[in-house]
Amino acid sequence: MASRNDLKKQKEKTSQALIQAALELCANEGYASLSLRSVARKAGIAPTSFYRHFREIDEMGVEMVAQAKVVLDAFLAQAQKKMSFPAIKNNDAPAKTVKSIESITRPFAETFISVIEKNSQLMHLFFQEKTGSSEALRDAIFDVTDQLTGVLTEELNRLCQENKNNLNDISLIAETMLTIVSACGLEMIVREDAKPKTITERTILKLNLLLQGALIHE
Amino acid sequence: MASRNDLKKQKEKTSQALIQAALELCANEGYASLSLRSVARKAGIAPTSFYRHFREIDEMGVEMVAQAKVVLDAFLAQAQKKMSFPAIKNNDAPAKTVKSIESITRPFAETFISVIEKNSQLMHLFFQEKTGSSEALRDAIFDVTDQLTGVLTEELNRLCQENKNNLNDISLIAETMLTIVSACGLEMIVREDAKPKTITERTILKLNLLLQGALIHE
DNA sequence: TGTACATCAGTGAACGCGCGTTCACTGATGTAC
DNA sequence: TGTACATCAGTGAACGCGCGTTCACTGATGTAC
Repeated sequence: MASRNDLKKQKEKTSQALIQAALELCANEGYASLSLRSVARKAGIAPTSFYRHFREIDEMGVEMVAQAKVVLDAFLAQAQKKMSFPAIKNNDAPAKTVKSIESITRPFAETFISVIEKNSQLMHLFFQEKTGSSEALRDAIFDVTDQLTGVLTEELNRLCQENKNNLNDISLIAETMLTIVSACGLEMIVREDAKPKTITERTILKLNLLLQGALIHE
Repeated sequence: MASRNDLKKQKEKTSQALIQAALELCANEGYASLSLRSVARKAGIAPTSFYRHFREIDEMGVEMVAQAKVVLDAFLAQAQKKMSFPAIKNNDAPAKTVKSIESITRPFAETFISVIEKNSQLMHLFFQEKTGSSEALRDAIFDVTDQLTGVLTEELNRLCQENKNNLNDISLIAETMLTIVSACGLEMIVREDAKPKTITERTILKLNLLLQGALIHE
């Protein structure tokens, strides 16, 4: 017995099929080359039916960004569970300092890379179209990026306070951490010869340098 | 009296007009939305004449990347003239260390931002299409990026040796420096509300953190 | 319970448009003799 | 010097195609009475 709710769910399912079709096309042709007809065709509906779900392609694009936001929020939540920042003393050996810093950077990078691998199409769209040609998408992506940077900044602050470590310019660090991992993530998606393991380790090294540079020795 | 040379120059002029037209269209619509006809129209020639210069759009794209390489090589050459790395002693005050590091990062970032401002369309193309949908362009851009990273790595090595400073992971640093400035550059191009001065200073701070982290105190 | 009406996701025909590509052509210039 | 031929950047007509969008329609389901 179908109800109004069932109908809504059916419509939602078709919308999601459109988005999934769009993601697969994006992976090959890029967002800018999407056409309403190709998306509808891939999703198995008539071109005109597209309008029952979105007024135009960009409206679907913005919805895709919203779904990327969900994935990225989950990424940060998952990373937060694993990150720690053991107390660093002024006379600690460099190796010990690095180890403490890597308690942040390794979970951060590894969680991120794993999220990239599981959601490569969505993440590619997100980080690629940040500077793409659709203003609507750019704006949506910048908003989400700002929020992510904010959350990461808070988390870094919390980690510092927890064990009385000190870092300089925390919001700048958060921004740069995201820049570094997204650059590495994009490289991994786009280069078919990329080895995830190598890229992950190189990413961690880069993040380590950044945090070491920000560490204030009292 | 026209010569064979004059003819070649005339052809070259038209090719450059096509590229210029393509860059202007890219700035609005993005590389993926370029069409042979729109480029020819903007350049003021018949659509069919396009084929006298390039076999397809991507062949022109690759030529555009080659021109970006010229600009970026010039950028590094210019930055090299201005960068220095005064000797850092183990017991130097942090402020003095930062000042020495900033003798690298400030000329580097300021030169880069100035190049971005003067060649925004070419640089946008270069850094945007690094992960774009055309494999030909991606490959060309990755080649150039690798070369740039190599040159910057050598230069950092030279700067270190000059005054007996020590940096860890120099090639990783070179790579990350380029990641950071290109991310900032793209943001500057794409955000109409961006203030070049603010972005430059933030970029320098980010680069400083990175180099501080790589500095080996003996 | 039955009947009349409302809602709404999905459809198929039709439109005008810009696209990439082909083709045979033009006309300016250079080259051979 | 003059003449015949070669080269080649640029042209305009024509093609078939996929595009976004409109429109009136269908048919399944929910709602009112």
